[in-house]
Amino acid sequence: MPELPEVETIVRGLNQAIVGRKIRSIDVLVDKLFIGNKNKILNSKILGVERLGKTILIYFENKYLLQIHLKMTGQLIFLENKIKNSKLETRNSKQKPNSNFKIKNKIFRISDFGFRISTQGVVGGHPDKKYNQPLPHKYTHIIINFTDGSNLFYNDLRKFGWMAICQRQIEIKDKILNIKISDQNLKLYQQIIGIDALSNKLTPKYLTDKFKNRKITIKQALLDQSIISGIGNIYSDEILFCAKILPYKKAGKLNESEIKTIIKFIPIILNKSIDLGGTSRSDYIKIDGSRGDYFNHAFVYGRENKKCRKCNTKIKRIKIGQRSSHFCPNCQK
DNA sequence: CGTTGATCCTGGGCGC
DNA sequence: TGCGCCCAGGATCAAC
Repeated sequence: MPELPEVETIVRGLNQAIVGRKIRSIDVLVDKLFIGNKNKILNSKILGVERLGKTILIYFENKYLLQIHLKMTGQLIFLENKIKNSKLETRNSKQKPNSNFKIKNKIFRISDFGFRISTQGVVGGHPDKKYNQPLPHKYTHIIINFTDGSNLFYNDLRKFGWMAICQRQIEIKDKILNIKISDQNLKLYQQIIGIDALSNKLTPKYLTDKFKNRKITIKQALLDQSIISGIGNIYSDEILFCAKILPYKKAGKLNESEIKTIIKFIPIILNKSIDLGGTSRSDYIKIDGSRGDYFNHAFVYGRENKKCRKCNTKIKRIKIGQRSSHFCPNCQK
């Protein structure tokens, strides 16, 4: 679901919300989504939260870290201890603190969470019915319980996302991240991650080199996280629109000027979206439940058959690889 | 090695 | 309120 601006928005929210806290316990309701030994990070102070491409890294004082990838439909929702918030308490007053409820065969007591938390109590909640219900709910797969009674809920409709406990001594070179997952007999878990889309190391020379002789389209190249990390389906369309380049043009055939233009617009588009809190279309919301506003400003993404904001031509949508690609057939060459 | 397509999941929406 | 199909902010993995 989230691309760099959405992940960055979440990371900023987490830095506000969870730094300095300690985790008391973690409820893993769907085993396959949690890799490693969760006990490693219990009762250790959270030092900070970072982003690498679309991956979230939560650092702990004891040298371990929690890596999170939200994939398509992952959500992180942070909620303070409800006891402190009388409005939420009142809103859910129908539920008695001692009553039980069941999520995926696991029994919880209302009192485990003070009261069950309604997302309606959080900045308007989610417009989609399936999410607009008390937490934890059907799509909650992991619950992180902090020592002070606050909770971080991981929801994921499609269950593509994951969390992993990692050792701290990760070597972060320019583009390669070697992570040892402590739990699986130090099995080497290697992720190849390209230069971050907002890094100043992203230069025309680097891209020219990466695109050389490649037969894939520029759309696919922008989606390749081993070249640039952080760009996904929305922003690749938006960047190519601004750069006036057709998405199906071969990456290897771009000239120097086109590559420079792409590099120029990457931070412009991504930072604009970060300023707007990202793109909330169906699933993504911020950690307080509120929505990002970039979609209302999109040039082409999700605007098939609508008029181009610059020339009024109908926006087209085609398939490239297995992804939808939106573009203006007049503006983009 | 580079490229393509199937695959992990669940739900919404559309046509019939 | 059925069935079949396509669609969805992602990214592996097998097969050519």
